Amino acid sequence: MAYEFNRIDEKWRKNWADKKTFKTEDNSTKPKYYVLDMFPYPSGAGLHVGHPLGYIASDIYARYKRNCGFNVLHPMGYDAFGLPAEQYAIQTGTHPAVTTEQNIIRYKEQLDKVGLSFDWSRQVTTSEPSYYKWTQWAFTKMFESYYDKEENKALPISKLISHFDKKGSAEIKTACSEELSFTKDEWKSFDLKKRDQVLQNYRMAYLDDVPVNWCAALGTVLANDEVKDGLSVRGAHPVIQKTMKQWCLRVSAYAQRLLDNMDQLDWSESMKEVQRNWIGRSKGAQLEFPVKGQDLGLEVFTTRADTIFGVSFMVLAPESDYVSAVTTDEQRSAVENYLEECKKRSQRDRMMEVKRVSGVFTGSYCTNPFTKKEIPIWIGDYVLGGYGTGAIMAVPAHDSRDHAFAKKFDLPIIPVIDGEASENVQEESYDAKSGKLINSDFLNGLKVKEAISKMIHRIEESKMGIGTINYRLRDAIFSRQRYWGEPFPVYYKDGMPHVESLENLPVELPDVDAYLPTEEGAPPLGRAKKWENKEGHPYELSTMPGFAGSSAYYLRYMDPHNDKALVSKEANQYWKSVDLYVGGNEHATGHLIYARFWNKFLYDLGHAVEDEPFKKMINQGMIQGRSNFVYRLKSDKNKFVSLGLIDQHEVQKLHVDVNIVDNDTLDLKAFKSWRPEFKDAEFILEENDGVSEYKCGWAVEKMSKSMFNVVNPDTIVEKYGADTLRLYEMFLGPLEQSKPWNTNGIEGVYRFLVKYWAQFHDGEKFSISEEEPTAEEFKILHTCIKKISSDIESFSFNTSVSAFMIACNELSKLKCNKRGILGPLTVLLSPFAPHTSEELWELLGHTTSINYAAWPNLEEKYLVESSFKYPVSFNGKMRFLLELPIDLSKEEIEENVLKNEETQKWIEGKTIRKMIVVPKKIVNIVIG
RNA sequence: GCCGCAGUGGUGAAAUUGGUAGACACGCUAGACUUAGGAUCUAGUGCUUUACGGCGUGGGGGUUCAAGUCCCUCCUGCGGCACCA
Repeated sequence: MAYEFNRIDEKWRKNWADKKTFKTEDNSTKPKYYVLDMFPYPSGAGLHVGHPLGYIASDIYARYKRNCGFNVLHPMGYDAFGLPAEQYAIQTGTHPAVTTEQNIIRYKEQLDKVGLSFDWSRQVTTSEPSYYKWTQWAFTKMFESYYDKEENKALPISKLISHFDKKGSAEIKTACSEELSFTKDEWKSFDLKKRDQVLQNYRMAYLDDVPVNWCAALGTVLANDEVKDGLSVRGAHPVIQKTMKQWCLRVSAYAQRLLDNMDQLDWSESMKEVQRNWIGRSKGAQLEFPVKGQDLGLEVFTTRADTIFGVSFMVLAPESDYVSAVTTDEQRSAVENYLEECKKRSQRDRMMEVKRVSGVFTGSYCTNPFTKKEIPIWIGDYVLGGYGTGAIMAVPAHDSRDHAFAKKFDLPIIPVIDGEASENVQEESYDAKSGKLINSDFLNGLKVKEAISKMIHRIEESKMGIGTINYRLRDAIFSRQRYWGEPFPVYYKDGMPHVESLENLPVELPDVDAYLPTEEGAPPLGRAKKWENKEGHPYELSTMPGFAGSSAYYLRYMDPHNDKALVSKEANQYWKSVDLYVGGNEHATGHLIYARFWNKFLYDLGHAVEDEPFKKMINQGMIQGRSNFVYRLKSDKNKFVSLGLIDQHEVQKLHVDVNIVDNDTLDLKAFKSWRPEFKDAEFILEENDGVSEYKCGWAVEKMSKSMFNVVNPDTIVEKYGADTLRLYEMFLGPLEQSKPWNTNGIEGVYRFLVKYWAQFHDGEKFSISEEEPTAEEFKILHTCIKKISSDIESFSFNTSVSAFMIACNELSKLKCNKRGILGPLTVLLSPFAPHTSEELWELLGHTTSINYAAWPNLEEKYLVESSFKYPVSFNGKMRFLLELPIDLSKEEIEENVLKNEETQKWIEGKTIRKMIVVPKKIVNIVIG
């Protein structure tokens, strides 16, 4: 009598592949449901047990939805362009396509072993020309579009050009790099080159000189979300600021829509919050401070218009355009020195020494338009060039950064707000937005918020400036100086960029002799022979970044083999958008912003039917590794001390492969053969209950090859079967929570499955009773179905596994092996495991039902037939407050409750499911 | 600094609307069957107390007949943003 999971897994894996069980049809009268996993980057390390966590959850959900009568789209693919394959190519000379291909094969094998119900016929791979054709196509559309702020959507650039022909730049409201002003005659007089420059200012995909994050070690620029604390996210190499000509996407045009539409999204609050932070909307005013003795005004942005009477100096960013205009001759050399110094400090240095205050006086003054007082203009590197206008009005009394600057350079601090802790503004700034205005003329006595709106109103009235909104979100830099990415469908003619038309797409990635920059420092594509289009015009040398291919892949799954369009209207109309998106929350500021942007752009142009791509999202937590350590004597490199004894020695901690450690006990023999340098290792063991053993230390760390803590799903599947892995991963805890991988409980799940299997087998023989289940048995079943259904709907997979176990254990106690129970029970979670229902279906003559248990069918066959006559709902609770003698026993109270008139009125004709009697005579009755 | 989330046995964790806290599982203890047990089964297992009982959801306070759950406050941990004006 054995539970042969290997045989069962294999049989069904084959069956599903042969019969294409999970192939999804587009034309169905059933309602659609689209369940999507974030597709993986196929890395050389293969899948670890953390990957399947989300896949298993989405798979259970997809199966559940299918069984509820939905036509479910549940595809999988690969985000195949990326740095690791290219780094590997640089080292070994192997073409990244080759390694990627190998990795994909391995990933597919591993995914199959977990028994996931993907429709593999729809697989997309971002590095395949048939796929990146559409990534390139979208780019060409962006190149040929601009963002109209009036209509609040992207429009074809031809529209803008005809506007320029008629009216020049007058009356246009667009998202642009800078506000330009020209007449129609001027426009007509522009030569092609000039026109091109003008248009770049408006295109959704444009070429511009921009400050970029340059990573010398990787030889490429990086997007803001690819940099953390001044280091590259991949590889942790230093990143510096540098100005380069790059392709950019005008993501900022969509800032407000990205923010607004968030309210409709069923995403976790924290996820939305991260996006809100990233977009960083701040409302305020932009106004001009006239520069003394010049016909020039300093434009500043402030969210604290109320504090204008407290402005005591101005600060410009070192890279500000104003700098040269306001620097006086006396100050010129000091300013130049300072600018030089700023350039040397990298982004990272600036971040490391946040507290360091530096700056220089320009020599000029401007006039505060309200106080009419003269205030000095300074330069300071705490003001950022890229945000707002690159210039600020400093209010040291109520802004801690301005305060620090004022202290350092001994500038006046003028309090204008009287708040709770504002007495001490000379020593410490009072930043809070509460209190009342003082020293502020017409604002005196107003609360801060009132003062802000009154001031903005006044500024607009007097035409000094306007109320405006700034976003932290910047345009995405879209060029990478790398090989393994989508080539741009861009060629240069007379030095001007043009995009290829659809019939010339895809522009295929050329072969190169090495994956490094050229000797002249051009990107690797510079090495390609004949890297030019049909007319002999040279192609763009950089490639697209990682997020390009992942920005519209969910649309492609709807219609993956279409070579006329990214997705056909019909397919898109049917599948619309993703109903459930499952993936890690680390993509909050990258992929999920870009994909939303990309989708909105396609929506504006009518290429996508829905504005938002991902309706609902669930973020599975990370599964961390549990690393093990051995302790080597510092004095003797061959001796290892058990954890309990390390206090007595000088030791060095070393990672040890978790696969040769069981329950923190080291397998000594395996350790010696693990690595050649340990073959003669000696051990100082500790004594535990009469057993001498080597205990290892442990720590929770990220799962990674270098820490030897990677657990592979395959090994679990081989040892326990796919069902155990799946149930166990779900049982581990709440899906959204990060948790360390530990196998301590896996035996419990395995034991459960063995027991469950045995319940329906007599020895080797499948054994099932045709008897009608009893009321009690049905009650167990229906309670379980109810609980599991609602748990799956709310993504509480851990409790749903528990409910499953409870039901099975209860039925097993009743020795129930009736067929009326088995079918539904198997279906509930039925991960990989038709192991019992398989034979069940054969016995019942349902062998054609490969998707072995459609929920509605079961409902008809088993549930409706036997009917829900046993209450499963726990709703309808009532509360009573009764006055009863104090010393009654529980039974007596219950009796009194039932006799009570009020109570009787309520429970008349209903079944009492549960009665709770607690001290002080409060009863809680649950009726069915 | 700002924002978000969390804190429950030895462990992973349950607990619809406030209603018997600790389901389920691991571990542990005892017993059964066993040559053996790292197999299987049975019973027990929050802390404390010989017992009756008392105490228990990070600390303190509050609302309530009733608080893990609601309110105030403090502490700790995790995540995000960060010279963004």
